[in-house]
Amino acid sequence: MARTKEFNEDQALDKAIEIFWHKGYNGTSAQDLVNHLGLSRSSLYDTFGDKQKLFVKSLKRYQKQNHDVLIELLENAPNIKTAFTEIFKQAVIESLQDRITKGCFMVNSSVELAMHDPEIAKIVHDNQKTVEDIFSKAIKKGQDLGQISDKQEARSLARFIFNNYSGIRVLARTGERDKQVYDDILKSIFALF
Amino acid sequence: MARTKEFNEDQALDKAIEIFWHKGYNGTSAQDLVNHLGLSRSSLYDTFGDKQKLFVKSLKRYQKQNHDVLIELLENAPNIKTAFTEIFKQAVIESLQDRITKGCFMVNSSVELAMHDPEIAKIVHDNQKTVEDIFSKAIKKGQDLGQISDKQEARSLARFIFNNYSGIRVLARTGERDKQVYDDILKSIFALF
DNA sequence: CTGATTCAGGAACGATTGTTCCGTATTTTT
DNA sequence: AAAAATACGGAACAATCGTTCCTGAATCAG
Repeated sequence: MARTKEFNEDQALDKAIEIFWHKGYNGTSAQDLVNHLGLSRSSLYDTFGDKQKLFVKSLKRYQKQNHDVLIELLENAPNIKTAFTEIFKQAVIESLQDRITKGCFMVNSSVELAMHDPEIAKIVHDNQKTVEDIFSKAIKKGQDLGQISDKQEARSLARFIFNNYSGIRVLARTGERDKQVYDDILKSIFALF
Repeated sequence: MARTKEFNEDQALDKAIEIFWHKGYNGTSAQDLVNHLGLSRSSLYDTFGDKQKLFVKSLKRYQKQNHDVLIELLENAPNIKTAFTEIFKQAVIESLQDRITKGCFMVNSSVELAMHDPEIAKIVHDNQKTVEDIFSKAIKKGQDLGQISDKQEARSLARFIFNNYSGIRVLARTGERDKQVYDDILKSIFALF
């Protein structure tokens, strides 16, 4: 019927994730989006509706990407405890090498928007529930295999792990570059495991 | 020389803390400040300079208030471990009863601004260092008194505690109202202690 | 090729942003 | 009492905000 889109919608979304992740929702202007996504205002609004809708779509995409990675890592791991340490080590590496410290897009959005935007609040809560379930399932398996201490309930441990993951991402967002600080935290976390 | 101020500057700052804490920096408009502080635009700008200066002053005041509470609680405590559990229990109580979930003003500001405003970044870093020192000193004392396990170094534990404190405040900010979630996390934290 | 359709670019919108300025009221010092 | 100084309230500022709309180019079906 008509001409085809000159841009890939998913690629544009990934660009949107980048800029929202870096600058936050309120800190990102429509002009920032135009510049960073490399498409015109009209295309942007025609395709995604408005800024809030674009943000929601970006956050959901980010969420899915992260869940897939977590599931992949934990389900195929021969040793669950090792897999968890790898997940954290990876987060530390990212935190240290990130020239522009972005932290975690989900954590950032929780803090900035969850209490002011019900739709974001729902995403954040879904995320907590889902990650908690992924962790919990893996920990249970690890406990059955004798790889993880079963002194603590699996769900309790899962929530604890999630909490420390949030904390580390906040630390990264503050620009902490001292590896020793992260390692100290990890040492304590896995002493319990 | 001239007429006296009709408002108390510290009281105004406390009001500023409230609104910035609730809405964040970018989310709070000049009009919000006028409404909430209850003083005119001119008085506001004459007294505090501009929005950023007011924010910095608010955050510094909040920081000092919190440090004072921590020091007070930890230095006079007969049992250090008990004191830490009380600090966390208090944070949980605040998180649960806060009708408008504000989280922690320092954590919120870290996430929103630390990487975009060097002055805020400095405050956030000072805060980390100071709280870490307060915690570390208390833990060392607790270890000497045999109240806290000395399997882990004091500073390492301090960083771990700080990390979990951040995490819990993020959780509060998301609006989590299930006490069990917080209790699960606390149970794991103090299993290590 | 023609006509229908949808694209991209950018001008333009009203609303809101943070900030400044001015006139008036009020208080203290001389 | 007069004068100097400052707080106050609100109008007004330019800039930027998110969003809409208009124009012309591009691409498809017939």
